[in-house]
Amino acid sequence: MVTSLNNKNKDFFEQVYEVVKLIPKGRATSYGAIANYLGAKRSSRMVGWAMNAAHSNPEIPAHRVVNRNGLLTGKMHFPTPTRMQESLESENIVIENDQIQDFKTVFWDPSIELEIS
DNA sequence: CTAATGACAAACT
DNA sequence: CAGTTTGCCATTA
Repeated sequence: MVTSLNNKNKDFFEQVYEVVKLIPKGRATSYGAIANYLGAKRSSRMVGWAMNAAHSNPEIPAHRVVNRNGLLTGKMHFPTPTRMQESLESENIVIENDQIQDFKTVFWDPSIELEIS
């Protein structure tokens, strides 16, 4: 809040939450994919930032959101660093060295799967 | 208001 | 090909 002129706020976040919640089981997506779906490809950072705010939203499967390399970059933000990997493994996602194997296979692109009519 | 940081990504050297 | 730098948008100090 600079002083004023800021009202949108969570708008962007809500969009991210909605998409993340729509991620099918056994799939994962990247910050850039979500950002791209929201029309802000270069705002991948904000997606991650939204996840940071998502801590108040237990409904947000943030563990399904990783960077474009399929690397569990945000694992450290979880209650326990292993929690993220464990959750992903529970969904048949293979992870090794904190990185999703066959990421392109488990990758879920909202722009495609949701198919922007 | 300016400056710096951030769960990233793409471009450049 | 690998490491480094800039860009993006929002939040915090």
